[in-house]
Amino acid sequence: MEHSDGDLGAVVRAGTCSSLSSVTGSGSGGGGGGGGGAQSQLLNMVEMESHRQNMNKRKAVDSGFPSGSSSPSSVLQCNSPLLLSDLSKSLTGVSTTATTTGADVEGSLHEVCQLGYNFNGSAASSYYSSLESANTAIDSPRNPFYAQNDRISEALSRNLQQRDQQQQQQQQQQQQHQQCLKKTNMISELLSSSSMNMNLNRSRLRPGPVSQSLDSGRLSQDMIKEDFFQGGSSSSFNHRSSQCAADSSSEQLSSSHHSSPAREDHMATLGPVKKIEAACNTKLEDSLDYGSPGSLASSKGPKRRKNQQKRIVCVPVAASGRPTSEGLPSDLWAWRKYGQKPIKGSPFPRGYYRCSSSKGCSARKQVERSRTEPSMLIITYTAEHNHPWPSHRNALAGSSRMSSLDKGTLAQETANLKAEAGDAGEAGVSVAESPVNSMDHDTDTGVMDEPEPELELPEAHQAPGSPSTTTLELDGGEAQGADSSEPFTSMLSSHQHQHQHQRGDFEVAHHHQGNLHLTGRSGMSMQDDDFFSELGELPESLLMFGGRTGVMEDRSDDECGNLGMDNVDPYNLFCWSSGSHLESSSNVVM
DNA sequence: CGTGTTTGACCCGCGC
DNA sequence: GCGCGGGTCAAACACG
Ligand SMILES: [Zn+2]
Repeated sequence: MEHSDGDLGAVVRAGTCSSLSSVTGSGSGGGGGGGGGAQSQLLNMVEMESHRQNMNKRKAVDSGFPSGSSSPSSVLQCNSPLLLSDLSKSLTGVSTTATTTGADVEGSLHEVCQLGYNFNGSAASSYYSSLESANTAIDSPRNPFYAQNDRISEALSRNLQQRDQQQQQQQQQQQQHQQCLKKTNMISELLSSSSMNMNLNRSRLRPGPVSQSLDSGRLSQDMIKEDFFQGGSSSSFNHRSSQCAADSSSEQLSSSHHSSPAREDHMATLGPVKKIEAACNTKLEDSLDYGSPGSLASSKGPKRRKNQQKRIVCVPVAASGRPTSEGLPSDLWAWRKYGQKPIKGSPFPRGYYRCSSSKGCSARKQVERSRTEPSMLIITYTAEHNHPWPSHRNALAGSSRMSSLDKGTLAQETANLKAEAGDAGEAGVSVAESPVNSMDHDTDTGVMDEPEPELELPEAHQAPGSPSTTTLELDGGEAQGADSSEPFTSMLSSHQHQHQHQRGDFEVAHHHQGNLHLTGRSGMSMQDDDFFSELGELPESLLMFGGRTGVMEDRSDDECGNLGMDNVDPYNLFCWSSGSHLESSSNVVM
């Protein structure tokens, strides 16, 4: 009865903003994945060449003998059947083994001669003479033939070696590609969460001390970018995580509030697998299971349902007064809503989304408001994408629910996608190394709302204009999660000087996208405005957490639960297996 | 027409 | 076995 995900034809595109009730993430895209085509082609060529040379070799052997009876086998056939069979066999061996090396031919021939000498019969001499003639017949073309044969053998061995090497390389690259897919997925989510975090950061920024926060934010952004593009140590992706029981339900949430400007870069640099891969944590590779397309639907395992690997993320909901706003970016993935259900114990319904980028993709997510923090969205990701990024965004259709802004962004993005389409798989290296360029033409879709299970959200939660208590500090939380094995601060210091450079790039890059209007941040520079404008969210518009107002306390994030940490890996993308963020991490996915 | 959302029905796992 | 709750399906609908 159940059917696979394949039946869904939906594809998404960029940010869909939906009405009150629903929201969809956007998919941004980048390059489709194809890899390996060139390689297989090359391999085929090699194989064909080998084959061709083999054929030539055989030809040379066959033609090496003078036509007619001069052929060894034909000569021998005229005589003793007994010995002949042996001789014939040996000679046949000669001709066949000749395809390998001239030396073999010679050896086989010598064998034949020995047989002839040992034959005690009246026909011995004739046999011998016949063998001699055969031998001479073979000898005559011998030099050129052997020489050629040697060359061929050499070439063949080389080809074989090359083929082996290429096969190995191909395997490696396939593995890398797989890993790249994983990382890409993670990156996209991380980046999207980062954008959301940027919004949060904006919300708490204020003249004066603000700049510091901003800087720290930038630094961390740069760090991520750097790590991605320069293959930072895996440890750099360890994140501070915090467990928090935001709800009475004891859900473990991971907060995200880290921003990264590199999202577009990543989109554009899907190809450079190695770079991204290098930056990934091995832990992740071990724990993540990507190649499980359809693990959910196709293998409708009843058991699967509960054992599904999940990742829970807590993000703030944007926008008071405009539920639909283009405030928070969701993932870069395209999600299609397939269901919504009221959840017992929660006034808010839960929305169910599935990936619409790929028919075979089993990635899903559930979005619901936190019971205790209506301004927070709890997003639960299930299964992983089995594809890179949406290779193309079909259709703006159904975009009716998008805001006009998003639509515009989308169109632009689509165009950009076309531009960079195709080479995502391979040629991306240069792009990766020059983030600025890629940013230049890549308009981020980033601004879309997280699907927001509608309704019932009491207006009380929305406090337009009031200071947000959300304190998502990038550097926040000294001593937070137990798993902050690698000190964020150390990372900072080690990369600091580089950040300065990239920071500049980042800012410049974002000027191109700053079509969103920003409001009142007196202390900020134009650059800062543009910087944040990408996110399109106003600080003032953020919802209040728990209805608190007017408390600009950084520490409040601690109170908010998991809000204040996890700077580097807000979505816990790099520590999938870490129990801290998993509700049911019974690694399933098969 | 293609795409996405809405929504009631259905399926499944689990606890009793 | 039954009921509950959560997750999914799929028809109907909306939209450009
Ligand atoms: Zn997907």
